[in-house]
Amino acid sequence: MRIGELADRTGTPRRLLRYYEEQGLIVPGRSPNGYRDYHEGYVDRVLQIRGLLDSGLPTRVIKQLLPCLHSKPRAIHITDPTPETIATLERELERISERIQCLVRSRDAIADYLETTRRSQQPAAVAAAGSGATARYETAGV
Amino acid sequence: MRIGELADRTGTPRRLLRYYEEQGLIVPGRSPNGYRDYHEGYVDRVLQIRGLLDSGLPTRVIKQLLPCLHSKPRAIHITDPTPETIATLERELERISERIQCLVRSRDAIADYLETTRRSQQPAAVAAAGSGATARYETAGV
DNA sequence: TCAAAGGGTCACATTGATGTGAAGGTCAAG
DNA sequence: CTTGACCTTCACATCAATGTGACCCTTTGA
Repeated sequence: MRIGELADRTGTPRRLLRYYEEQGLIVPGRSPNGYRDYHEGYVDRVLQIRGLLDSGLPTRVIKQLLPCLHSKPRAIHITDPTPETIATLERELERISERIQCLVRSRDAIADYLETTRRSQQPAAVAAAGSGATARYETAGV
Repeated sequence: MRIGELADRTGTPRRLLRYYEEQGLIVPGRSPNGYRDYHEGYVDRVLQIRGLLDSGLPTRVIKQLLPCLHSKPRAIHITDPTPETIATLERELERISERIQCLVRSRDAIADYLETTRRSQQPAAVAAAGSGATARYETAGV
């Protein structure tokens, strides 16, 4: 597919798709006429990149993580990682875990807050008007 | 305490403490001489702010979340939130949950990758040299 | 009393992720 | 053959979070 379709399907401006490529996060092929050519897998890939970017990881780090994030088949890892790569991954694993903890704490605090607020509100009105705006957060599924 | 001590205790440059104040995230008192005066609670507060910033939340959003993140005592919430505030919080709750999911997926993928790599490595050498660099990640505690 | 350490404001620089527009090539449809 | 939609590169602009330095004041200790 060409850049426009990928942009539509991922909700990502073309500009950014080119930027991600410039940063080495994606490496599309080229049609004879010079147009970028993306295969199907880039949809998920781009969504994952955006998710990580939103979560505060810089492109530089995401680039290092990407090889791990695509060993879908438990196959042999093509590029056998160097010890430095492994060390980097371990550091990032730790940092990501910290971020998760921080976000989880905040999520739970917000959820508690909303829950408490909701309780202390007049329950009748809530029952009448609230069912459409009910927050759904699971403490379980993480 | 003054800004220098807070900076030391949180590992945060003074410049940024002033910046967070400028953004309304913290509101220190002032000594008679004009120096900023922080109470003990700001240590945790600043750490939390930094954690959220690292996790990709902009100061604008953090500012809105802070009221929830400090209802330590299940007390009455001083400023009873407006419906708009609640709606904002619910949206943010959702976005934070998405980030968590994204990070958790990545964390697990990296952990798997490391685990697999470690297994496929010559186990003898690993047993000999690896015990000091063992990655510790818990899928449980989240 | 003087120096050093720390505090204050102001302001400009930088970096990473983006927005936006100019100038031009490709291609399908009318 | 022309128009419009899509693509290309290049380049400058923006925004938030930071770095950094200038310049001056306050406190403390030798």
